[in-house]
Amino acid sequence: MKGKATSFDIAHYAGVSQSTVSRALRNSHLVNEETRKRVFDIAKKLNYKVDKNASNLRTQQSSTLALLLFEDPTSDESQINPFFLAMLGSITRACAKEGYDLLVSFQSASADWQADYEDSHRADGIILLGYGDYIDYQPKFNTLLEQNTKFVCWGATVDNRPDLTVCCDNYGGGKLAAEHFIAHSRTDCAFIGDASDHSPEFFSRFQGFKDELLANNVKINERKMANAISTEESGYHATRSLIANNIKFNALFAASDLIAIGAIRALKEANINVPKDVAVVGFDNIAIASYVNPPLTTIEQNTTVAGQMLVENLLKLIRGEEVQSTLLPPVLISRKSSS
Amino acid sequence: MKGKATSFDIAHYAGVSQSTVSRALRNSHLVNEETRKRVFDIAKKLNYKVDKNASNLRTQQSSTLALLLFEDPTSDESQINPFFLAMLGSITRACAKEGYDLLVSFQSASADWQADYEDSHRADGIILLGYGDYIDYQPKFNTLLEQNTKFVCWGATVDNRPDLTVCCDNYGGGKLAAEHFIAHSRTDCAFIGDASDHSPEFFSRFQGFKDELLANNVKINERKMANAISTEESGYHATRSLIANNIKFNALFAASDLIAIGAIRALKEANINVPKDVAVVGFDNIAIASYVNPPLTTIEQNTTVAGQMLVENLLKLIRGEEVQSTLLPPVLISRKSSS
DNA sequence: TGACATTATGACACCGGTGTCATGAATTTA
DNA sequence: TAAATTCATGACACCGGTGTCATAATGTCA
Repeated sequence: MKGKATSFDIAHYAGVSQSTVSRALRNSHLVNEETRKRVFDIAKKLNYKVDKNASNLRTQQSSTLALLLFEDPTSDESQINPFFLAMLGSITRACAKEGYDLLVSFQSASADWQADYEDSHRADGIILLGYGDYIDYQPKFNTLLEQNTKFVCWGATVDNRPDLTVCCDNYGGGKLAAEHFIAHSRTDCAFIGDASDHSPEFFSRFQGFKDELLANNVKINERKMANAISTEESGYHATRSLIANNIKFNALFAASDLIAIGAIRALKEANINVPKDVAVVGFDNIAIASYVNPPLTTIEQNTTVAGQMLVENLLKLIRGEEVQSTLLPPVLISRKSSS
Repeated sequence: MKGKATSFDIAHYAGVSQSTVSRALRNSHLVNEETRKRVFDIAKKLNYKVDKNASNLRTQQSSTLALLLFEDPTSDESQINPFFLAMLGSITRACAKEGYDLLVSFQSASADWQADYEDSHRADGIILLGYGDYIDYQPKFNTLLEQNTKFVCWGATVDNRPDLTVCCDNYGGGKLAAEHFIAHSRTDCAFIGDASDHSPEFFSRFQGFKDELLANNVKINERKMANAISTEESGYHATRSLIANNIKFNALFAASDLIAIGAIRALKEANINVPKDVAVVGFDNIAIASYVNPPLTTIEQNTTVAGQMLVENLLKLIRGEEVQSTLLPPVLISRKSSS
């Protein structure tokens, strides 16, 4: 047999029409049990597989989701934030469980990205996954909404459509970090991340942190804050600049684990002991966190659940069902870096 | 406009036939420049995107590659080996660069997996990525070969088809580790991994290690070897069992970084100092390696190049071009764990 | 000016399935 | 026994593009 077998080949061998083959293979009740069996056997023997292109074309759906991963444009090209990799893993699994395939694509956040997987019928819906600078995306979101493209996103909020967002309760996570410091009597706090609203996730984490401190009559000094994007390098340099300016603190909340790891490196270099002199808490609980020295206390985002929720919500949107806005509860994982 | 625009819609607005639209959009030289421009403008205005299903169906190709990731069935469900995640990242990038989409799918290595992406015309070719137990795959490989499915794989060798494999020079990598120990006068060596031929990559690493030691008149004692799969847990337990049996050594070569990290944990627990009492060398150079305590000396596999080679070779196969077997050179990254 | 090449376009079959409608046989009901 | 119902199947249009062939208009050359 040259080329791949088609349903016509099966029809020929089974002595029935192609229509019947198609029905039989999809277990239609309109097909005689005996015929069905015969068709299945032949299909197996010919190693027949339904042509997805033909099938999708006719049914106008694809059983495929697309994942667009936005990277911090400034981060090292060859490295991907491990948090996203973990998300990617859980999203892949969730898709598989639901019988959907997953198309993965990396996009530079700054580039003129186009989510045309759905337009070109490659995918039934899109998952947007990114960390920073979502603020620039709103026009894109509007385009997607106008075209009635089904999508969900991680972290970013879409104007008037909270249901399209799945994210960790960043505000609550920030509060957890503050509570933790208060409980350990570390009230001279520094924050490294981005407290502007360019990065809504980091912003919320800072807000929660600040508010919980205030609720305990602790005020965070603006001079003890430094900007950083979510890389080890960035965390390192931000912390160094604090140290260089002779800023003192005994607790440091980093907006992400990578930042925290960079911060610890800077502190060590300056002979500042962690946790004795400075307690450090990160955010994400990436795999590395438990292996660094000292092991990093952090606010966990459950990537397994997050991936599932993204997929589940997207499928609901595709099916036209109602979706609730989804906030995942953060959990503090206490390790050596803060006690 | 309800629903998505088709080429007929454009044809209608442009006052030409659908054939001409199709040609214009694909920049056929058979179309008048003015017509082409008009068609493009209208397409843009209608946010038209070629329906990939229709296009793929007609042309019988998909501009898509599929990646099958095989996990060690025994490893923790929620965690993916960071080395594979890094590979996934680089493969994604390489695909994007070549204008191909990437379908990602996780498979349990033990399961009765079927690489039917290609059969169902979802993908033009398949990349197989796994770590262990490839030995069971040979029958599957044969099936793929029989069906003339285009595929390449990482690490595993396919009988009589060396061109289908891309992998690191594991044997050479093993030699590097041995050289390193010899140079530091650590000749009482242990090995943790799988020295059987079930795991061809680990096996080669061990062979290179052993041979280079022999070339320096050092013999490795079989009692100083323990089996482990590529997880931290497994490395930890294997090392513990060596220690429990009171086996002494001053150098340890682990078949992967995760194993090495587990080994270091076990050594620390037993109050054995790394690197003073035991020098440790791993394999892979995963991101975590530089953050553990002490930072891990390891044999780097360049995942960026590896991903590119896998994609490039697969595309060559698809285009019917000749492909050479590809061995990537390993590099020793020296850190604190071994000096 | 007639023969021929070039250019731009339309008509139409085709890719391989899915869904609808028509049809004939077997079975049940009146 | 005729009419109604159920069951199993075939014929056929259709999804939205692509590629081939035919055709008409224009330009070129002897």
